[in-house]
Amino acid sequence: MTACPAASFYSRATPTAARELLGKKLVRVVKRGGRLARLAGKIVETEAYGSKDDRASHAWAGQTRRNSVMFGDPGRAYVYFTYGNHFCVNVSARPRMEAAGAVLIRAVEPIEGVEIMKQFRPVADYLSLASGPGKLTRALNITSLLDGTNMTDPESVLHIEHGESPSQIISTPRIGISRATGKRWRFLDSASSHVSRYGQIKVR
DNA sequence: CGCTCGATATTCT
DNA sequence: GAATATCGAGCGA
Repeated sequence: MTACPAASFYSRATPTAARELLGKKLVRVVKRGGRLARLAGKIVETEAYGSKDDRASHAWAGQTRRNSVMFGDPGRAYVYFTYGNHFCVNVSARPRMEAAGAVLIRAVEPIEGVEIMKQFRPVADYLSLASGPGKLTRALNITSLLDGTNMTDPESVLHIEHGESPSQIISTPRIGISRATGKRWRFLDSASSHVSRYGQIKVR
């Protein structure tokens, strides 16, 4: 078993990939004072996005410059800028080449390099360090420069490594969207502090 | 606590 | 011009 799930892992229906990504590690390698440092977090919350079947997906209306990674090789980073303030990071995934899609990584629990993450995103409480899609990209210094990065390659400065799957998974409707709200394509590790801390899952 | 609102790039209508 | 896969500050209870 290699360090990273291979492209075949992402060549599946996006809700399946989203579910399976829980418990895996999101790894970011940064330069700090001339040295390489590893930042890593356990993925505890994801959302699946499809293609023409999914009105809420960026891929729904077809390919644009922004979403082109969703139409390319599975297992690549799709990073986009939203609300004029935040980046969000996804992994491209889809069951067939003619489809498109991605899995949004919504929250991670810091595992390695916590002190460096705090430099990127100063916050007192480590639980809130990366407990949201905009928060984790800041804590891990993920920007659109990393759009298209191969997440299946352990040499990439941004990649995903194997981890232990959670024993229990919760699914809910997706957050922050107004279309296709009926799909329960948001997945959470029910054991994560992120979930237990907020008790009831708030759904908009 | 919970609610409202500003920030403000990119895409869509 | 409007909406958006968000966050945190500010306010009132």
